[in-house]
Amino acid sequence: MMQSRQSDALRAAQLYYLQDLTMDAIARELRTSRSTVSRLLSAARDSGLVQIQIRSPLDTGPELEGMIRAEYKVDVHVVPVVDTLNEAETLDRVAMQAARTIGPLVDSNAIIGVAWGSTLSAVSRHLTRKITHDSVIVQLNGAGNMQTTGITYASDIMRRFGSAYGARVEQFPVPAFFDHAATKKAMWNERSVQRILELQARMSIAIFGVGSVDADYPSHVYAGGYLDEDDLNVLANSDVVGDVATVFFRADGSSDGITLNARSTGPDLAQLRQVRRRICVVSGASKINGLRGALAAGLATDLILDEASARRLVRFDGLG
Amino acid sequence: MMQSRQSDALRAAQLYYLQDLTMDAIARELRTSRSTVSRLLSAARDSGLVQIQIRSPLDTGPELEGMIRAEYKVDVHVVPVVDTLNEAETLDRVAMQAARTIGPLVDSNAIIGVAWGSTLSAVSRHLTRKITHDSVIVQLNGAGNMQTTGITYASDIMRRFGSAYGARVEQFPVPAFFDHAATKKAMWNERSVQRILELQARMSIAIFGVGSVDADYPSHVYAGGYLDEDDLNVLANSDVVGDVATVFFRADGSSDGITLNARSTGPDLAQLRQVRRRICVVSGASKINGLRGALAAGLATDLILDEASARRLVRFDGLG
DNA sequence: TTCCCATCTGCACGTTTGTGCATAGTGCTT
DNA sequence: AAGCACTATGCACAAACGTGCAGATGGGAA
Repeated sequence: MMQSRQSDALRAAQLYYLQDLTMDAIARELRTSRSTVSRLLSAARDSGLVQIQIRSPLDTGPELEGMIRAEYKVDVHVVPVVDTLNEAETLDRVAMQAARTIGPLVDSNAIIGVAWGSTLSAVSRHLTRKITHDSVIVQLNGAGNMQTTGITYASDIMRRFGSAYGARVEQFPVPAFFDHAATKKAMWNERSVQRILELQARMSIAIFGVGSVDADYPSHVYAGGYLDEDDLNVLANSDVVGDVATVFFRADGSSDGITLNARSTGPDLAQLRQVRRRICVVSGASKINGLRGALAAGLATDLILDEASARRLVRFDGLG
Repeated sequence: MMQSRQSDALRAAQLYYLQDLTMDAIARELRTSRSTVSRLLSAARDSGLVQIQIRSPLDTGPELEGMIRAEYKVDVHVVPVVDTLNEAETLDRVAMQAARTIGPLVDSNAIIGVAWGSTLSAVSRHLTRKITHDSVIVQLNGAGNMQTTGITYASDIMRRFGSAYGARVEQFPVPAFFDHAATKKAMWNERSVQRILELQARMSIAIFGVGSVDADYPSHVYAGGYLDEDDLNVLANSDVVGDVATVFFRADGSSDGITLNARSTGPDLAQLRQVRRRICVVSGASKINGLRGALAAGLATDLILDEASARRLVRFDGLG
């Protein structure tokens, strides 16, 4: 009997979305009450049975998207926001739309790399369910730091992704940054770590935000006790503009010779670029410099960002 | 300024479907009235900007779909209908759901073969718009007969497909059946005809119904004056069970030695089977024998049919 | 300029939909 | 068999939505 609920939901969804019946009519057809139908439909929606997708007409699309798409060769989704919204509300909206945009891209047998940070945390809260088979969520970079193991925060994000897509979750239990490059080297030879690295090498989708060194509200990485005073000084005095998954880069997208990267735990940029679908989510105009670097480095195939950032991205285009 | 309507619609759609705002809130954001937003959204829906799709969970799906899928190796969509509906209402529902199921499958650069008949006519009336580039709609078989040229009826169907998908329409201006096989042979060497045949050979999608010889309400082909008395007698006394696009076949799916086929204008079965996606739409339980033959012949990759027919299809499975 | 036609807009109303709450059902434990 | 915890259901109300209509708006043609 419990079984029939799922199939009722399917039936209701067909009648409602594909045949334009009213809930009332559907209720009579299923011999139940209208309110039950309402609930069946919302269950159908957030169990991923019903997929709603918006395909912006690539040609006639809003000029903003067109310009960014042309300039950086990424598939861009600009999230409309009003400027009365504060930082947190904007993030929430971007995250919601990002989550729903990602949904349709996820498929069975996918290996999905997920970074962590405030952006990804927000996205993870808005994921819509979609049942897949044999998918894996793999953590892109370590989360431990000097104060905590960072486990709960990062693993909450991972867990949400896992349960939304019915996927196995593979955590990456190392610190965000090693204190000594040698330790990283040693760990990278451990078989437990190699298992994760191999998964990462086979990723079909990667999802990440960007950190920007000069952001008004600095990213977790710069503020959360992951780096010590010396490291921060080195960063401030170099020409590094931002990071993706703890790996730093300059405005022109280059990353060679940045010593800190020898201690960070995310996939190096060349490896990241191998991933077929690389989704970058950005909210907040102060991340603009980091974002420019990431785009210059060709790290993203898909970019989801708020309207204000999109404007800044095209406006001051030449400058740093 | 006219331009802004399209982009308002996109924006409204994002806010409504991806961010769950109410129309009221969207109206304030766009500085317009709620009713305008309601209209923008419905414009967005039926211009194909918003795509709603239902993915039945292949495993846990209703047993009926599962059984058919397993038995005939087709991707099946059972359209739920109540048994109080009459033939015409059922057709309408099946057609609406078929139209919306087809939508997401159509892509740019597609060559779409379309048959004609009461089923396809109904489907064509319910198509939802979707803008594609360089797609072509090509007519699968001729439509002329003894009384009329059949042009308007068939071409209305074609035109609707064309305008729904923004595609070029290629008609096939020959009779449904030639009187003499020799005439067909001659025509098939004409360059104007060969142009169509070449398009058909490159189809990426074919959409058709089935005719069933013993249907209660006979298909157009059997009733519309396309065949003469003698032809119908021959059919009745042979073991032919039905046709797809004027090409006849037997219950086991074979079609060799059916002389009428030398005079019919649709693609032969072997050629049809080359098409990547072959969508068969069936409404009305009396077409069941024709449908069995078509499935036995492996003509469809996707089957959309009403629930009652689906039941009959699995129930009496062994019999003819 | 003036007029006209076609389209867009907001209002008001009726319809459709979401949801808190009390109740009924279901399965599991003791 | 009774009790319990949990979930599903229907009702009633409030919120959200669609649409006919009348007035506004805009872009030609005379």
